[in-house]
Amino acid sequence: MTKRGATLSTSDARRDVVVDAAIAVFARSGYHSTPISAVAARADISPAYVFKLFPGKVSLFVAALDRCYELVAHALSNGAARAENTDPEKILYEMGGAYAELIADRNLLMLQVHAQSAADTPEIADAVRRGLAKVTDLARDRSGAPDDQVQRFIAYGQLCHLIATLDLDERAGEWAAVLSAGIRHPGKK
Amino acid sequence: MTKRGATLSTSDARRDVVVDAAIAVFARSGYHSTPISAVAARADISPAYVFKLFPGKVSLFVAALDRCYELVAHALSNGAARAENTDPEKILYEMGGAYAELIADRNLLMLQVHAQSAADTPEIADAVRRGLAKVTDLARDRSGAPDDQVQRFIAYGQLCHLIATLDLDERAGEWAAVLSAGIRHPGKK
DNA sequence: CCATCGAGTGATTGACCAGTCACTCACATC
DNA sequence: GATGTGAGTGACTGGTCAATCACTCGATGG
Repeated sequence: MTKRGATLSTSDARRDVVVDAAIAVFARSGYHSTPISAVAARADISPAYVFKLFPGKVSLFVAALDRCYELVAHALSNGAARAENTDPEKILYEMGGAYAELIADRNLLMLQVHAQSAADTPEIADAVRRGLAKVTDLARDRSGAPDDQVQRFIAYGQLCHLIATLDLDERAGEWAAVLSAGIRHPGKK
Repeated sequence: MTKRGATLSTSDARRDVVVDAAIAVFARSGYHSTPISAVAARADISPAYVFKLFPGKVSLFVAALDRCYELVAHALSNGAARAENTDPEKILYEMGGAYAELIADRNLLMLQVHAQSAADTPEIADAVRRGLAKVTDLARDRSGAPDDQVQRFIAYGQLCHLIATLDLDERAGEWAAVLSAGIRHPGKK
């Protein structure tokens, strides 16, 4: 039964809302331990209707992931545009800064971590490769940097994910400082 | 009922066997989507007995993770010993080579990836930090390299995990080559 | 030969969850 | 004001899984 007094919307608009909810919820608890009902609750929707909007759990996760990489690519593009000169190193630096800003709320970052772990599901692995290809190509083409610098850029991105996942930047200890040094991580949440 | 003709072993020996099984099985399907029964089957044990050996699923996973980092630390140590001279860069290089050999079967690598994703469980996050601390300290102390080189060492380790998870080294495409270039990844399986 | 203790299991329980289906309700148009 | 269509839901199902418990069996020592 439709909630009394609720105004109906189009299913396309609803789909967008659900994808946003999915990003937030999957980011917190990962793919396998997040029930569809949690996404539904966040989107203020019944669990059953989620299955009307998406054919299954996997495709919802993939939709969230696609949106995630789209946002990342957009941020990197903005970062590149922000650099004044054409020094590749400088452009990559600006891209890194833009990325750090984007993932300030950690949702997009954690979603990528969870996706990597769930990559034994082929659709998810494909989505990650698709996203990573987009990001890598973007970093290379817009910066004009040589391949090894682009590789380094991605590697330090991965390190950044590790630091954020484990909250290393808020933790005491020589070793944690070694890993976090100079990484432009955002303040938590 | 105990299997007819089976010789009993001590529970400590069994625990070791179960941890080995746990590494293999958790590495394939991750923490949340691996049932205890799968570990039990691999160890040729009843699911019920696993709970006699470990208080719960989490502590079994943590035991597997502890063992994983122990093996990694051991390999790195061997690698460091293998270097003839005392050039820090060269020592780190040997350590990387030793690591690449160790994770040839991908189990220890994937276990780390899954652990990072399951780090919202505090006991698991603690285990990962413990292991990473051990590895970082070892890399720094044994190589004598400056902090930024140690940081780079770990960052490229993370990149290596990403490449292996997504099978990038077997995939066509400019971008995949950019990320995989020069990484000493093992042959699959 | 009997008692004891640790190894190991079968059967069960209680919770949770992906996915389905028949249904109701709001809205637009004629 | 009848009617068709798409938004949205409640109730259910079949399956899975962590955890528990009462039990059996084998070995060891007196």
